[in-house]
Order: sequence, then C-alpha cells, then structure tokens
Amino acid sequence: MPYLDKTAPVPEPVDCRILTAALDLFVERGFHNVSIHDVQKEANVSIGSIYNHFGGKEGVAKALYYHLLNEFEEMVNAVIEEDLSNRERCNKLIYQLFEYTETRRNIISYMLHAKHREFLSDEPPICSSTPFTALRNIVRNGMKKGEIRAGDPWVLAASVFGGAIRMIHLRLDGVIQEPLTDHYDEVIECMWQGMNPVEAPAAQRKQAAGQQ
Amino acid sequence: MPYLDKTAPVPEPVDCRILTAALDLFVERGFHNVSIHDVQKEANVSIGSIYNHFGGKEGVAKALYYHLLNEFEEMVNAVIEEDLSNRERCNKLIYQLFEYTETRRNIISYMLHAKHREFLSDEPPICSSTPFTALRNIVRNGMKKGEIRAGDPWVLAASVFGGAIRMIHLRLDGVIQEPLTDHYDEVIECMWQGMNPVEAPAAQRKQAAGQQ
DNA sequence: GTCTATACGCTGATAGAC
DNA sequence: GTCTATCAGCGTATAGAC
Repeated sequence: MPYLDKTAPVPEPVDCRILTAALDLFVERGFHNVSIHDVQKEANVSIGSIYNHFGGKEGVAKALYYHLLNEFEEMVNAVIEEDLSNRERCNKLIYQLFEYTETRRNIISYMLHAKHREFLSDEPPICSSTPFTALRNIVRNGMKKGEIRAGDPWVLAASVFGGAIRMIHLRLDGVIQEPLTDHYDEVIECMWQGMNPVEAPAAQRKQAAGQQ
Repeated sequence: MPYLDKTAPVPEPVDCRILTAALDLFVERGFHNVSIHDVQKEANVSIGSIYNHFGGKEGVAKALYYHLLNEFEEMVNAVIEEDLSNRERCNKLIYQLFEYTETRRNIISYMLHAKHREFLSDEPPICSSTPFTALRNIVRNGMKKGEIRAGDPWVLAASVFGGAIRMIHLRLDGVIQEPLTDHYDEVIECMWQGMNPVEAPAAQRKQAAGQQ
C-alpha cells in the first residue's frame, strides 16, 4: 500500500496531456491562432513528442476530433441500447448534450465549431459521421413506429434537434445566461408538438410565405 | 446614349472587387488559409490597395462581415415593415434565408461560419447584433399578441429558427441534395405546431428525460 | 521516446516610386 | 490612390543528441 499512494497526483500519459492542452487552446483561441509551441508549453512536453505522437498540429486536431466523435458515438449507442421509445431516446440525448455543454463546455464547443475544411481535408463532414447517422436512424425508426410524423428524415431530424443545437450555440456564445438544463422542458415541449403524426397536410400551407 | 454603353461590362470599383474576391476565398479555404497575396491576385489589385482600403486582412474580413450583416438587417427590417402577422414574418424570413442559401451560397456560408474570435476580437457575437435582436423581437411581439406561446424569448426564438438554421447547415455541408425551398413547407409545418399558445404546461413533462 | 537547436518557407506589413 | 520590391517575424518541421 505505501508503495503506491493513490492520492498522489498520477501524471497523465503524454499523449493525453497533449490532447487536453490542445483542446483548451483550440477552443479558446481557435485552431489557427495556436502554434505548436503553445501546445508544447501548455502540455509540458517537447515539440518532438508532439511530432512523434501525432505528426504535427493537424494530426493533433484530427486525433482530438476522432477521439471526441468516438465518445459521442458511445453515448448515442448507449441510449439506443436502452429500452425506450424513440421520442424518449431523443429527449435523453438532448438532455445529455445540455449537460455536457454545462460540464464539459470545451468538448461541445470544439465539436460544434470543428471546421473540417481547415484540418480535416478530405474527411466527410461531421453530419454524415456514424453517430449522426445513428441520430437520424432514431428519428426514422420513430417514423416507422408512428411516434413521429412521416416526412423527409433530414427535415425531421433537423426539426427535432435544431432547436436544441441552436440553444447550445447561444449558450456557448454567452447570450444565454442560465444553464441549458433549466430550459430543457420548454425546448422539448415546443419541439415535439410539431412532430405528431398527421394524416393529411395542414390546411393552409404556403399561406404567408413570399413565394410566387 | 452611344456615349454610355450600358451593356458593356462596367468595371467594379476596387473595394468591391476586393470584398467579393475575399468572400469567395474565405468561404472556400477558410480565413486563415487565405493570404493577402491570394486576395490580391484574385481581385486583380495590388497589396497596397488592400491596405489602403481596409488596413489588412482582418480589416477586409471585418468590412465584409459588417457589410453583409447590414444587408441582412435591411432584409429583416423590410419584412418587419410589411403588414403581416408575426408568424408570417418568421415564415417569410425563413423562406428568404432558404432562397439566399441557394442563390448566394457564399454569403450565407460566410455569415454562418463567421468565428468572431478569429478576426472580430472584441466585437459582440452575431447573435446579439441588431438584426438578430430584431428576430427575437418578432417572436416576442408574437407572444404578446397570442400568436406564439409564452415562454423564454431565447428558447422560443431558438425553436422557431433552429430547425431552419440546421437545414441550412446541412445543405451547405452537401448532405442535403435538394434545394432548401423544396423543404420549406415541411419545416414550417413541423415548427409552428410547437408554438401554439398553451394555458397550462403539458401533463407529463420530464417523463422520459434522464434527470434525477 | 524525449528533448533542443536550427533551418526554411510563408505571410503580414512597409517603404517608396509613380 | 495604385503599384512593386523588400523586410522582418512567426510557425512548421527536421536533425541529431541524449
């Protein structure tokens, strides 16, 4: 026991230190306003180590991106595994995203603002990644089971999650002062009422739109 | 008449050429992956001119940002001036944003991805700018008149426009293949059903959310 | 694997002629 | 106002010792 003091701060592995330092710096200043030297200094490692582990700044950003994307995927899969209705799955995911925004702000910020063009040259955009496809599948299954109105899966998915994502943006930008979880009920309530299945399209569509 | 051939291509003023060139380049490669030399070459002007007009690359980005923000504000104000219900105003604005996304893709892309931290150091975030405040006021007025359910203005505004904004993102990322205007009806219909005024909060809220 | 010192290219910015 | 030529600094990446 005395040989291994569990209370002593265990030094994190090198690559982990690099990633966490990079995450904080990238979110705070933006990817292009952070130099490798900054990361090196913040993570208390040498430039050589960074190149050994990730091959450069882009490599760090990519590794960070895929690591977090993977975490997100696990979260989504865990919710899918649960015995819930598809609506409940959506609710739970939104709530967890709200919680993450409050407790792990930088993670959400990084993933939300990740501009693939800037460091993920040829990789597919995040919306076509596995976890996002899974989200759309939840909506699609909800449509099949009659929980959610039929329609274009993209449109429905955007309608289900769009409000919540918008709230997260507003919160990250500092214009919303209260924790997002305070607004969870209201967001969910507004959102689902538009998702009820319908037999025929509403009466007067297009009424007020400026289309000729 | 013959002295002024209207059909001949009138050379655009220098600053305009600079801004349009910068817009295209910034959207295509991202602000930090574009050098002044690139802009200079694309706009067929000299570096000196760019510095004379805008004082540098940041200056170009800022001028572009505020120019487009101003255009957006005029669009919003024009809709506010019209004799419409507040719901109709929201509809019309969403439709126009969809149209813009199809016809002036780069403008929407630039404004949507404008990271203020990167070149607008101390300026306020876009969501607290005048036109966005106007959007929220439309929603707020709708609440006062009973057209829209009462609630937190931020939440309601996010719920009204969140789905549409999400659609624009998906379209810009290339995952939605059809013009957004094709989906307009569906987006509008899904969205408004959650906005109907209610007296009492729905019965079983919080039912399925993972909150303790 | 980790580190330091160094080299090279690019980019933002300026000076000065026209 | 517009242009060209040039500079200075930064940031990536590498080489080579430990």
